[in-house]
Amino acid sequence: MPDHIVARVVAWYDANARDLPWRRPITSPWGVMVSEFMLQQTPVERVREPWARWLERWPTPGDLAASPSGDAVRAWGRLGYPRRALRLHGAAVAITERFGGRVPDDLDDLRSLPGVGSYTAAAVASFAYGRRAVVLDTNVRRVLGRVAAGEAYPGAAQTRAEVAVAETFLPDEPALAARWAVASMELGAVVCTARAPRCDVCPVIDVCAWRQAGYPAWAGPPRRGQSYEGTDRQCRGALLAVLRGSDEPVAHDELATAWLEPVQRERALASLVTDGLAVRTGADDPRWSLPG
DNA sequence: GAGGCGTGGGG
DNA sequence: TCCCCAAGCCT
Repeated sequence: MPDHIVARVVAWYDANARDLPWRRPITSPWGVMVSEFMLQQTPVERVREPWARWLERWPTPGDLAASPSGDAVRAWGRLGYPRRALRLHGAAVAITERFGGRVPDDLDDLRSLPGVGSYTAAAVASFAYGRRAVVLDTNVRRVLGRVAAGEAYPGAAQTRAEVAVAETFLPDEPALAARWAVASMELGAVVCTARAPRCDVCPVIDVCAWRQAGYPAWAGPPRRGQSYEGTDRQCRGALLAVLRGSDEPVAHDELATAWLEPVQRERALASLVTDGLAVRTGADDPRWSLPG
C-alpha cells in the first residue's frame, strides 16, 4: 500500500510542484541549508526575498563565518525567531572549522550543528544530497496521520510510532526516497493543509483513512494557541527591532521608549544578552547593540 | 516533555 | 476582528 501511495504522490508532485528557488538544481547544499533554517516556523512566501539576499551576500558557509554574528541577526530582518540567525551563523562557523567549509551530508554530522535537529538534518541530506532519510515535518506528519491513521491532526509531540510509519513509506532507492520526501511535504503544504484541505485535488483521496472514516474531528487534547500579546517574546521582539534598526549602539532610553514597562523590559533585555542577541557596550555610558 | 521562542498573513 | 498557524529547535 505505501508503495502505491508513494508513486501517486510523487507523480502528483512532478506535475504540480511549486517553483521554489531553493529547489532548483543549481542551488548549493548551503543554499538548501539556509532555506531550511529560514523555513523553520516561517511561511514560504516570507522566505523568498531574504533567502535570495542572504545567498547573494554569503554564497558559502565560509563567507558567513567571516562576518560578525550581529550582521546575520540584522540580515535576518523580521523573519522571526532571531536565535535561528545566530544558530545559522554558528553552523557556518562549525562547517568551516570542522568540515572544511563543506555542508555535511551525514545525518549525525548535520545534527552536530547548532540549530539542526532531526528534521533539518534529514531535509538537508535528502534535498541537497539525494540521500535516503525520513523527512518528518509538520506537513508529512499531518499527511501520514490522515492517510494512514485517519486522524485530523498529529499530536503535539512526534512519537516513535509516527517515525515507524514514516519508515514504511520511505522507498529503498535513495533517489525515489528523496522525491517522496519533498513530494509528501508539498502535498501537506498545498493540498492536505491544516485549515481547509483540498481533498478534491488530492491524488490519494481514495485510500485516505481520514476520508474513509468520514473526516472525524480532532479528538485529542485542545491545540492551545500561543498567546503573544504582552509576553516576553513580544517585548524581546520590540527591543531587538530597535537594535536591528540602528547602525550605532543605542542608549537605554531608546529601549525604554520601545517598551515602557520596566520590569519586563529589563528581564527581556537580560535574556537577549544571555542568548547572545544583544551586547552591552560602554563603561560609564552604557549602550546596547547587536553582537559583533 | 512541556514551554519558550517572533512575526505576519489568511480564514 | 480574532484566532490559528507556518519546512522546529533547545532546555
